[in-house]
Amino acid sequence: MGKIITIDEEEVRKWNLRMPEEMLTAVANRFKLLSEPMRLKILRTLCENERTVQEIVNEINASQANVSKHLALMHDNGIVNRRKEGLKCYYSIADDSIIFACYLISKSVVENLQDRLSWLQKVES
Amino acid sequence: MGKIITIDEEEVRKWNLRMPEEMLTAVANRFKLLSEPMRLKILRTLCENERTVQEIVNEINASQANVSKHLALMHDNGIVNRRKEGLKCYYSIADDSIIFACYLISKSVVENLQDRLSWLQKVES
DNA sequence: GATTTGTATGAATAAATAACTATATAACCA
DNA sequence: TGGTTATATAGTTATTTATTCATACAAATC
Repeated sequence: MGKIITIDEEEVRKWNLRMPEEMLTAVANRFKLLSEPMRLKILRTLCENERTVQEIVNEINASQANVSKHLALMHDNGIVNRRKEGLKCYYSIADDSIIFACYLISKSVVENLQDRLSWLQKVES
Repeated sequence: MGKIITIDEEEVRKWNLRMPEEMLTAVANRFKLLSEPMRLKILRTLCENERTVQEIVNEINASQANVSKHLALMHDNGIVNRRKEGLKCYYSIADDSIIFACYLISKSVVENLQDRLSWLQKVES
């Protein structure tokens, strides 16, 4: 049973307008974490289930050092959890809001593309 | 009357897992736009209403050149609209999903802080 | 203890970019 | 035409950071 989140446009507008300076930089930092394709790739693998570093490395075709660094960064910023079990280290998503944000943004990217496409088709016909 | 958006967790998970490579980089680029405090500051002023460049400059205490560049970048990427009227140039938010994303992320940042605070209080007592 | 395996980290490099200064463009007005 | 105002844009600098290579650490196994 998936949790369902509802967002009210009015509330959003008011909330954003009142956002203090320090909060803005904190939010910007969060977005910066999500602004790297490699990190999104990593997070995508974690969407399904927790993963070890090696599993991620195998799935996304990147170097172990790089994946490890990205994971460390995300862990330091509290968006992934770390669980050690012997030699292996399992990472998982700690903050679902990040997944929602990815969803929202990707939806809007798709819409944007569709708009441009339909505009193109109008022009061509 | 504010539009209300609903998000189903299951759908989000599936959507993200299926996201193709190019979409990931597109989404990352969007997030990069939101990863600069100055741009969030600018977007916050636009939350209320459309604004001219000068109005924004006055509100957020930044140089005209810098604000103009940020606006140009955001316009090129389709997240703000531009409307010229004589000498003045009015900008407005073109993509509401960005505002929603800011809201989601800032909420989670607050929660995160609250968690750490309550943890601190437990440790101290 | 030595070796192997999984993960983290330090140093170096290359690329991206935010901000600044100065200047250009473009619309309006006298 | 000349001048003023609003905005945009080059060129430059300084900073950040993703990646790679090499190595360190740490837990398990022999």
